[in-house]
Amino acid sequence: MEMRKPSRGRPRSFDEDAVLDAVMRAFWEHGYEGTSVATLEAATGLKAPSLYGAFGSKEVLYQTALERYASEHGTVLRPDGPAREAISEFLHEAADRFSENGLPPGCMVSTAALTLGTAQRGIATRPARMRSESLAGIEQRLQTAVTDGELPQGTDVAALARLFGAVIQGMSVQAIDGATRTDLRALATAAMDAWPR
Amino acid sequence: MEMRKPSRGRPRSFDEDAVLDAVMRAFWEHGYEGTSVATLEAATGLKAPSLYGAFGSKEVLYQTALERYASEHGTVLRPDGPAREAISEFLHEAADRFSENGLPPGCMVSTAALTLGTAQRGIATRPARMRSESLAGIEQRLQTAVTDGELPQGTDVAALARLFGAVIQGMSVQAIDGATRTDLRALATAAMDAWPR
DNA sequence: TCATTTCTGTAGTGTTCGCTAAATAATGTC
DNA sequence: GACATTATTTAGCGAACACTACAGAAATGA
Repeated sequence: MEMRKPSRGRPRSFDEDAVLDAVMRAFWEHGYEGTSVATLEAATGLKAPSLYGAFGSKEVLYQTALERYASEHGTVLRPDGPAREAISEFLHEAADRFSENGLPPGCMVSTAALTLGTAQRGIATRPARMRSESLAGIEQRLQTAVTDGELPQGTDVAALARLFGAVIQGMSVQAIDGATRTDLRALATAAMDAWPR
Repeated sequence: MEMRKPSRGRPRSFDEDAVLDAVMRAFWEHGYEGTSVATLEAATGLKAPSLYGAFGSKEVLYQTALERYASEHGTVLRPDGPAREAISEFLHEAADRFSENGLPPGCMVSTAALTLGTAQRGIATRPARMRSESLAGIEQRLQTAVTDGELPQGTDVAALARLFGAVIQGMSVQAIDGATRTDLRALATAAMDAWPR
């Protein structure tokens, strides 16, 4: 992270962190194309020049908000303990987060930038990479479980990882469609029945 | 369906069905907000007044294209035979369709209009209803399977239906991210292991 | 005090958005 | 051929888009 050393000049009249949080929620709920700069002005209480002075452009504002989402609202796979419990916790925690009160429903990464105009195609690469890395993380965890003997040899870990990733992505869609926390947790529980025996 | 009885006046210079197909593909790939009328002009070869004369507005054009997608590219649950086979075929057919060559990847309904600006929120109601009806269809099929004794009493059919719906929705996301047909079919196969025993 | 630096608000920039009025072209009917 | 009807083309509408030049405001350093 780069340090800012203003000390001179007029100080910021806003808390950059709080502003970024409001921006994140706006993009989370309405997506990149669905969020206009006017929307961001309304959400933050700032005028466009302040936003641009602090962040640069709508695109870097989006990417910054996306990183903030990942670090503050992302669900991570616990690296220790049995893989089965880790995956189960992972799914159930996602169910909780996707239906958390006071936040937009669903996952900002799972359903980010799936359909964009050709002019903004570059926006989608970072969210797509995040999804890809999430999938890779799950697969690696499962592969370790095979190595450790927790999962049988010959388990199709790539397919299983894709399945749990798809469950996350589908839960995000259903959360947006109004599924409750109870609905999503039951979904997660049902998904765990796909664990190999 | 209303009948058109032109017979007078200048005839259409285009095949309405082919134009609607091009429109559907554009919306399918780029979504509602990502597809501008200029995009539709380029995709169809028509000028805006012809599009508006034939269909009315961008919004009804989208809804019409969505209905066309559902009827021509939608996957339906086979109503006869064992529920388990029906669901398995359903998932595998979706895997095939979402990765079909010559068509946009993913499902136009699963990932439609998840994030929109507040001004266009009305666009999302029809796709959301389609997803809801799809979920209800799966659940009813599973409920019948319980009644018939194919599934054990006490099966959480709602959760199981949500799970298979989530698998579809997740496959759509992963297809957009570049998953191959083989990837998706393996995912579908892994999902079927969640079938109660 | 005064100059310098930085931020904020006003008021735009040019571009693209969805959409359409008006003129022209192509058909059927008389 | 004249006329009514419908389709296409040209040209452009007002609004919203992302973004910014500029002037004034608020801080520090000399």
